[in-house]
Amino acid sequence: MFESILKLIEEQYAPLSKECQDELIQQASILNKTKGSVLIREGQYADQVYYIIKGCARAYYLNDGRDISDWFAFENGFISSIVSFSTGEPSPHYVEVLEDSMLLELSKAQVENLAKRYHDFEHLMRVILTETALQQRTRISSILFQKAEQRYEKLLNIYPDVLRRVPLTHIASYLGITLETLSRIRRPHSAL
Amino acid sequence: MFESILKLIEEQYAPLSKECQDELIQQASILNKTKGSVLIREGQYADQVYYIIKGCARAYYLNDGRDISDWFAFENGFISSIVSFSTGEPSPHYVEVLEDSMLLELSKAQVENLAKRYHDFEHLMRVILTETALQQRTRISSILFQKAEQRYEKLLNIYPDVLRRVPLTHIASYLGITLETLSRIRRPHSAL
DNA sequence: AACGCAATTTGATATAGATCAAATAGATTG
DNA sequence: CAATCTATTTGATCTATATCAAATTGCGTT
Repeated sequence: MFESILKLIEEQYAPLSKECQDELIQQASILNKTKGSVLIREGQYADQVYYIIKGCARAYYLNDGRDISDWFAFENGFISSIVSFSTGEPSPHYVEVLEDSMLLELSKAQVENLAKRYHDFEHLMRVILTETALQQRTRISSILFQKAEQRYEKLLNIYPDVLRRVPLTHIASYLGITLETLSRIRRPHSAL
Repeated sequence: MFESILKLIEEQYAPLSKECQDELIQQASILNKTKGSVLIREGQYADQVYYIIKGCARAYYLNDGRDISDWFAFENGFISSIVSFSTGEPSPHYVEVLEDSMLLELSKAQVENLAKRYHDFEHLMRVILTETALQQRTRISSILFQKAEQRYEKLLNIYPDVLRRVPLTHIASYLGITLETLSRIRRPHSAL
């Protein structure tokens, strides 16, 4: 089981030496969480990062009392409160599991320890952050220049099963539109 | 001179071992560029990253023919075509110098070579990317939820001298608003 | 299958900021 | 210092999407 996880990580991100793999396995906890479980709450010093073995999760924050999804993670993806994890500040995010899920959990101390001791783990971190930065760039220009409908369609291309796994409200707030607008977008899809 | 640069990098980002410092100095080129010089053009395989010793630069792309600023870098900051540098794809960005500037240039090959040979350089890369990701996160929620005026004021807080160094058009496109809107925002600033 | 709650859709109206066009102010140059 | 060019401001109008409110659909429970 660990083998297959490590293989997926290697394929998607970067390879790890045998020793590093062993230590990673030894350090990480495996969590099983039921749909709706909250992994991180706003205000917490949230120094965990999660790797999704099975299931999915989202990070969200409250803006003016409204629930705004900021990040989704599916199988073979990572999720954390990036702010709290990186800076040690209290988390502006909640992180919750959207399906019954199986996760790997590492604390910041464990991550930093692995990164310090294993050059290839440090590299893995860099690769993950590079991907994050690239994805955010795309999201910025998408929000600035694409219409709600184009953003929605693009999301469906990238995550074809997102509709089956994530409620529309969360998709809407991630896209930066209201639920009502998303609803209006979806209807005329097949019109004509 | 190199000492002071390395000290600044260490203070802002992460320390480097003596050997790594030596090699970095040996590998990097020092460029002097006059205001308006283009470092990277759209479509190029742009595998350079620049550290700003003195001056400033911006990365921008064309959206529907319009010049959109995507990133500014000032003294002690880094700039590249993050997409091309990270993925090897042709650059969607131009990178240009906004003032007469002195820069350190490293190619991707040099960066990867240093990162491979020096654990602490790999760590430095991670730190830079973490900062980038955090900054982009802030920008996303800023674009989604703050009014043009709030975004403008926030930018002035972070870069108090940005107005003296960067033309308003570029500030406007970075904020995701038109030049006209920026102009309207600026005027009533002192109006009771 | 009817009940109750949550998710989604529909409708009417309001608004920040875009767009296009023109005027003005500031710089730069011969 | 007039001439030209560029940056900025001002004005009038338009539009995508928000907001608020209400109707409807879908679903999990008994």
